[in-house]
Amino acid sequence: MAALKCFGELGYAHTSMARIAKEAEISKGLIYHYFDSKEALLDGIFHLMLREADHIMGNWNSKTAREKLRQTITQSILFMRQQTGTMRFLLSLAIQPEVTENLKSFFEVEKKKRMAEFTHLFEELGYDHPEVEAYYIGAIMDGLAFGYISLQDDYPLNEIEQKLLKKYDL
Amino acid sequence: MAALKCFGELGYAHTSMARIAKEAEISKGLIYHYFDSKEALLDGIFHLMLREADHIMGNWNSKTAREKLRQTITQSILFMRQQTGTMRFLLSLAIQPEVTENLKSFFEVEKKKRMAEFTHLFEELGYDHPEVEAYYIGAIMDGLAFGYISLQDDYPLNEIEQKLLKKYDL
Amino acid sequence: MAALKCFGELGYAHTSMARIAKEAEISKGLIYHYFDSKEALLDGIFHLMLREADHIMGNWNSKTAREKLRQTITQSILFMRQQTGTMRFLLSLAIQPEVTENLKSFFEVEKKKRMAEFTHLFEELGYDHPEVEAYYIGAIMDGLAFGYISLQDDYPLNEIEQKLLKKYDL
Amino acid sequence: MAALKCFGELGYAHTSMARIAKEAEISKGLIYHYFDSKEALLDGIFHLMLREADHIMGNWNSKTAREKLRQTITQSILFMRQQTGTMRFLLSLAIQPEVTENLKSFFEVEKKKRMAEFTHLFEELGYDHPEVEAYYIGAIMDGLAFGYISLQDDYPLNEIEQKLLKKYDL
DNA sequence: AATGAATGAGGGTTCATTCAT
DNA sequence: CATGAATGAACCCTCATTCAT
Repeated sequence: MAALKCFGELGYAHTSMARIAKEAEISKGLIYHYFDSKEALLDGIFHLMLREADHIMGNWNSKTAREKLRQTITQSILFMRQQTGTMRFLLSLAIQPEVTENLKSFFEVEKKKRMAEFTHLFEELGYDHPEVEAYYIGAIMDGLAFGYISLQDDYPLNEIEQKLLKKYDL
Repeated sequence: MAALKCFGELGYAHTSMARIAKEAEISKGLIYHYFDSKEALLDGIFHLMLREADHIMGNWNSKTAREKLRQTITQSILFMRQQTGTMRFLLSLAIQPEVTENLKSFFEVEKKKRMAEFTHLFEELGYDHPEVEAYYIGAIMDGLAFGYISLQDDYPLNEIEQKLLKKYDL
Repeated sequence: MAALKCFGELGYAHTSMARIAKEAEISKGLIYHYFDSKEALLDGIFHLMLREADHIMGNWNSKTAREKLRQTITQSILFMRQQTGTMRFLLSLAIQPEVTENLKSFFEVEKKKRMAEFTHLFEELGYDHPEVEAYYIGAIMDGLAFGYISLQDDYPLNEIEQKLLKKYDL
Repeated sequence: MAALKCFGELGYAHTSMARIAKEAEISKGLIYHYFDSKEALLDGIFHLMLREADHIMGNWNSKTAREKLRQTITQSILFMRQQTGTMRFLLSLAIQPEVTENLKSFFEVEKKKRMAEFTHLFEELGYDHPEVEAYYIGAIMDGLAFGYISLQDDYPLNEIEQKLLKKYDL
């Protein structure tokens, strides 16, 4: 559903079902054929995005840890650039208190899964405190997304990407 | 106004004026005596918080750049810990597209001011690319706040704080 | 159509066509193949029930007036017991103002027909004011149904049945 | 609230809040100042009517059982005549399955209270089975209301009233 | 004959905002 | 200053009905 666009642009609370229906060029009622409620629609979109995110990260098999780390960083930054709306949507979902409990736990699970992957990578790369390093780079990536969304073209995304790649010797 | 509490706990959209009035133990009408609209109230709270934030950062005069940097980092992390609700509110405001244009530009200005301060500090400390370094540490601090808000007690805030202080040799 | 069950359990207004279709294990569209509208469906069910009611009263030929009266009373009470849902449906239909004009006149006709039968019976039995007696026993039967539906097992249906049979010397 | 009128004329389900607001010449929103929901409004009206009904029955003190019984019968029939809409509303509420559980139990309680009063009267009057007699006359009164509502002017209300008074020797 | 996706009007409810008191 | 009754627009959702398949 491309009604993700609305949530991304206007925020969940400010997006009416009527607006979504109009954007999707269907009737309000039809949305309720596929989703039980506005919340269910949100859930649906969220899971759609999870699948997409997995897909974007591509095939990790038969790659070295360094390659994986590099790919994660560059792909994530590419995603920020190309899907800024989606990114904003994801971040705001993760923060907003008005979000479903259901969704909240999903976020936690996803976040921890991601941290586990990073930890594993840093273990392979021989870091001393792989878990802390994982949360550290996680924070950087989140903060990067956050800053880029806020300032857009004024944000030195390129320079920081280079700095990151250099820091991790990629 | 301690009606910030409501926004922090429930989110802007989910907080009704009636709720705020009840929490503040005044009438709805009185709020409109001081603020023209819900949006104006949001603006008011925001500026209140800016002043508070300035105050928290304390007196910077007669301190070395290292001390200032250290203070910025530790105070910020302390704030995350003690005012998690407020922090969440600030972050969500910064991200949510449903926010006033008025507020949006304020955020930009504040962010850039903060970046300018960091840049100045890193200049004094003799860094090669002080501006990039400023955005870099800015991203880390934002990402830290983001992660801590999401995972709360599961987040290794202490360890990362130590790592940061060590990294900048503070 | 066993979708009468839905009307009886949930009431006409609270029963959606989708619910009926599901209960009948057919599609919504098919209902509209047989009935022009929800209202027409109601009409259909109503007439179905009239035929059933006639059938339940069985063959009246070659019976004495006393036997007919006795049969009417006992069969009616049996019906209340066995088809409580249907009974409730009928009563609520008869009362609810939201019912079709069409149906309303049907009810009147049926009620008067029934009164005429009773009147005839009481004439045969030699009562002084057979018509008043007819409306009188009609009221009792209606009130009985009403009370039984309201209180169910707490209602002394048996005792009143006995009292009725004794009163009319049956 | 004279929005009882709407419920009485159209039925609960067929009466929209907008209709009620229009009838009462207030805004929809205002209704929600006084009642939490449509259901709460129904409850409110119901209790209002209970109080009125008690009031109509008037002062029972210092009257003989015969007088009380006579008053109950005549007053009830007077009420049917004068407040037909309200009476229909009450009856349909008592029957409709879509009515609140809350209200349902209230009905039961009221019904049983009324039965207890009748029982007590018949005890005083020396009847053999006062409780059965109570339910019996209860059924008659209900059935009377039912029939009168259905047929209105075609219903021999007067004649039955006389018959009742004679039967109980009042 | 049979399906169920699609529609759109309308229902109950919330809430920012106003205004008489 | 202060109140809260009153408004009305907008919101989420339901459902009778239609129609392409």
